[in-house]
Amino acid sequence: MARIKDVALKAGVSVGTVDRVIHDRGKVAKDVELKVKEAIRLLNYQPNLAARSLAKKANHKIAIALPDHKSDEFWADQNKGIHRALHSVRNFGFSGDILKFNDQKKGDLLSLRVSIFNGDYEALLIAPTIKSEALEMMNLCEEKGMPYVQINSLIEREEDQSLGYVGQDSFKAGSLGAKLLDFGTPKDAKLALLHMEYDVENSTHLLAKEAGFKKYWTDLNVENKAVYLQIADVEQSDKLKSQIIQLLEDFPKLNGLFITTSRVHLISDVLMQLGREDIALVGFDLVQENIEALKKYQKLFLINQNPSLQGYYGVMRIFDHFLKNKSVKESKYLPLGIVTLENVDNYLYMKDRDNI
Amino acid sequence: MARIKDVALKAGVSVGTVDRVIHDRGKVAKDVELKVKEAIRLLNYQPNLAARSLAKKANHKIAIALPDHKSDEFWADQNKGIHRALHSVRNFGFSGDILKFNDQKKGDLLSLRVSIFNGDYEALLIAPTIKSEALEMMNLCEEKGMPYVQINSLIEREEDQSLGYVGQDSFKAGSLGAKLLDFGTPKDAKLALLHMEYDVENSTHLLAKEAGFKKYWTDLNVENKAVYLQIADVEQSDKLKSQIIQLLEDFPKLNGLFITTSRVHLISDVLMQLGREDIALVGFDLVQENIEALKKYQKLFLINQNPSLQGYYGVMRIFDHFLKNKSVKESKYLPLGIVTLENVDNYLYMKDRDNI
DNA sequence: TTGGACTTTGTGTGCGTGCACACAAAAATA
DNA sequence: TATTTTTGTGTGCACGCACACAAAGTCCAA
Repeated sequence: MARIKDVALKAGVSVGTVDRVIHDRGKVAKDVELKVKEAIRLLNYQPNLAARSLAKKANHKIAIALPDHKSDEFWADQNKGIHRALHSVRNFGFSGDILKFNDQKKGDLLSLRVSIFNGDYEALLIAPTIKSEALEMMNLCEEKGMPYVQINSLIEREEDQSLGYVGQDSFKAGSLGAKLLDFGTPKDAKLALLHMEYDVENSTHLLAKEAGFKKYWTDLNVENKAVYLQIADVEQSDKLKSQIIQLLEDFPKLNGLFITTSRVHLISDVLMQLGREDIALVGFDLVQENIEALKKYQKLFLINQNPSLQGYYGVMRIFDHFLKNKSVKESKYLPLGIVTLENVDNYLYMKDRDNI
Repeated sequence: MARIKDVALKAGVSVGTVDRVIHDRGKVAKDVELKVKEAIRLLNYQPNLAARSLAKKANHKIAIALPDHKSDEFWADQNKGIHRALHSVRNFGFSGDILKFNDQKKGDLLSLRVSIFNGDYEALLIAPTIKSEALEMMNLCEEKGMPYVQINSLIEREEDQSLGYVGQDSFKAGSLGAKLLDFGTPKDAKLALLHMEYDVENSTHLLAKEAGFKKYWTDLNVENKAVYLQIADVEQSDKLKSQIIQLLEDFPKLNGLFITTSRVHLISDVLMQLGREDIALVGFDLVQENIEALKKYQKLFLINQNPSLQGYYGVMRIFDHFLKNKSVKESKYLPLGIVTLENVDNYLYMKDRDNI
């Protein structure tokens, strides 16, 4: 492994000069610079990250803005991934603080701006679930020259400081749900898509899932395959039940349900009560209730959005930016895992483990 | 972050003594040792891996025994994962050589013993596809005190030097295939399981998959659901075609096929020729031909065994063993990904990327 | 009381890099 | 020509740790 010293020897200069070339600090004669770069190429010099992180005593602090509730377990998993990542870059002089906000409460994300821009932090990892507030936050980052990574939901914008997006592709998740239900129901079956959430309009996720779901059928030139519903009062089980009964009455051929949130377990419970376990179900996220549902309801598939990896890779992008001087701007869409009783164990195992 | 120096100060000893306690080098008075350990606990001292790897100039060399053909692309992916891992531990004084063997040729794995035990290598990463020879190799490791990790296929044994197994759970993969076909076919449909491989007897994978497949049905108390076949001459397409035609004639209600290898694309081709795209297919591995097949054949699902992660985590176990002094013995079963046209892109993306 | 053998403890050096600083040479200005 | 400014280059230290080696302490027999 070539070291700076070797490069210096080969180029006939001192290590200080090589250092200046590597870090583009200027103050190097043009011809010398070329010589050094040639030596670097010839020796295939790669900086030793261990030595680099040891030498720069800098402690990069990262601010992480994460919702504190919603489907709690989902964000808990994000948390885990973030902590795992922070742990593994700890020795390289990185640390981070998770700043929680209530994404059902207007202005709560924005109120974090004071803490985030108080001068301690050098980068921001943000889950921009509230579009308008997140936008303003990112604008502030641009102003102050603070790099940021978006996780979990993507607000498209091309700016200098952006380090891209890490998360799921909700549109494809919708198509995937359609495919599964198509596969698991008779050709002439009717389907339904249910948004089980209060505020669908402001949830870009859910709308993208619906769009992807629709796209699947238009691509196949199938019309009127599904009905689209929103169910708001998810906590009131009797109300939910009567809505489902109504739905089944209205559409006798209904044989598959796509639930765009993690509440699919509520539906599987109702269907079991009604003795309608012939209906295929597809929902999202490996939350505890859904895992229980997998054990009880045969025709259930969950789509895993990999929350813990989102957090993990999000932090890693910031690490790469600062320590490897490698800045990625493109989106990273994590694999949409299809999970059912037979493979859920492996997913749960991975959720809780280190990278070994 | 507490350093050795801080621990030494707190315990009222020198850094040398702390070092001896940390590495259990002996030559420390009992009461002093306890004092130091208490200080470590109080300060929550964690060694700085960057500094550690810099200080020990040791270059740990890893031997990696990998088959050179079989479904080539499968091992190519393993290769990628191994290289990615080696790259990321490069700066910590780790390097490795991939030693290929022909697992269709008796004695070829064993012939690697000379290179592997020539004294250069400190650990072995092995894909024990040939049971008897791999066993002997691992016995040699035990004798010489060389730690080893098994990937891709597991030969159960409890020994000192073992650092466990990283790979798929073939039994569960079989159950998963059954579940998918159950979901995608009518209740009274007949299924078939096809081994498309010459030497099924010696392929522990395939047998485990078959067992898992069967288990699914016995758990549901369903009898005679499937027929079990081996197709040897997979390269002769006309012969294959006639076998499929025969199969469809023998079992008119046949509506789903489970192929235990990566050759499912051959079957989808035949079925398209026969105009029988109503038949559900489940096969293995994201090899190029299968990915093409996904685009053409609607009712096809692939089970991904994560070859590149197997290699990656395999190397990481060795890294953790030497640098973190953390030795894991338990098996790590990677998630069995269900892949179809709608989510294949994400899987392919991950296959080729770094961890950012 | 001294010397030797052994045990326990402390000190110093180097790993590869980043960065501050010293210094020399060249260029600009007085 | 003398002085200042700019540009280019080299040197030395620190980062936290492992490890070799030196030093100090302990014990006991002569």
